[in-house]
Amino acid sequence: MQEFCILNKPDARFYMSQELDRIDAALLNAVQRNNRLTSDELAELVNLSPTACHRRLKRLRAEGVIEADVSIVSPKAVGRQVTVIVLVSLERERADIIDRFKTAIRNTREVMIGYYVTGDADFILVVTAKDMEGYEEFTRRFFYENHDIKGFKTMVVMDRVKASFVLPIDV
Amino acid sequence: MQEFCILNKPDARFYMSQELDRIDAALLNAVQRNNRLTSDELAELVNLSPTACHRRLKRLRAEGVIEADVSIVSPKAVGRQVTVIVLVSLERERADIIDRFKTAIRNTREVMIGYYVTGDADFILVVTAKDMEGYEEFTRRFFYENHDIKGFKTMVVMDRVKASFVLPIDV
DNA sequence: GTTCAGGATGCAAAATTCTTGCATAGGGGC
DNA sequence: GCCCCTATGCAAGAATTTTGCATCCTGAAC
Repeated sequence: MQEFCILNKPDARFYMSQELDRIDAALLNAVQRNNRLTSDELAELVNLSPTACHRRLKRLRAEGVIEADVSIVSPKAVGRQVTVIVLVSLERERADIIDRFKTAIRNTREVMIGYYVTGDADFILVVTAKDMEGYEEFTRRFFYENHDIKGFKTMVVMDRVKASFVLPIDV
Repeated sequence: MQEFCILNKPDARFYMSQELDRIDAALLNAVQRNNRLTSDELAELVNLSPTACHRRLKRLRAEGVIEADVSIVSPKAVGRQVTVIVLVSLERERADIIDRFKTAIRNTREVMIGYYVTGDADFILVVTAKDMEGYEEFTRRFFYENHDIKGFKTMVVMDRVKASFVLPIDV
């Protein structure tokens, strides 16, 4: 475990210093699937009092282990019929260009997910649109008018087989 | 609008038949960012009573517009230091092979997101692992031992620039 | 235009859940 | 062994959710 800390970036150590025990793990596992469970329900799950559960979750939120609490909205239900994956390549891998594109990702509502990656592309985006026309309009605005971008490839999502942020939590 | 419904799958019509108004949209926009807001807070946001807000959210959950309520856990905080994007190509695009792989995606904890797509690959996966060794072990188990898979490409995520399921909701 | 039915709303009360204060127990360090 | 710190449970108070009821508004039918 100590060796593990040495091999990783210093900021990773921040997280590992807050030890999660089995009860934290069970709570996280529960709320990452359903965060509307009451403290009573969680208490039964982990064999603590409701108060202790509440306090642990409070701590986990304060420490940033729980980053957010959100409702997941159905894209189709709000008219976003089209989800696409876009592989983006930049003209040059310069820090200012990369940072500029990161900012563009964060400021663009249609981009739901954006990862900066190694490999075949520089960035991977998950973009939603009303329809393919909407997506085309988006590409014009977001890609063609941005001279930092060398190219991009689109893959249309036909089935959201599994769409969640649920992580395996082992302690 | 009627033409739009004809051009889409029948099940899409289910959603469009439940009209969202501006207040629904504002509520959805608020809870998709923070679903721990109280009815009082939401009421101020949309100028209804707390009870009306509560009832609308109850309706939106019952109708499946809100698909889930979850806590987002920090991958690094729970020891998942590595996130990778994997493009997967299958040997053949036969329905039984595709369905088999979809099931595998759903049954595999390391796979956080899995989309069935057109284009350069058949599936795109977002996979988390403890470290690169963990990912390698996963590839052996999940890809090399699966004869349905022709190949896969890995891209390592260096920065989660934007990781959410927040959608633009326009009414 | 009128009427009626259904749905949405707000208010108030009841029920439930969350939050806080206090006492206690357990574990670790010296 | 002692002391300190942290986590826990219980009980009470505060906050929030849920429910029942009355009212209003809108749309459809005549």
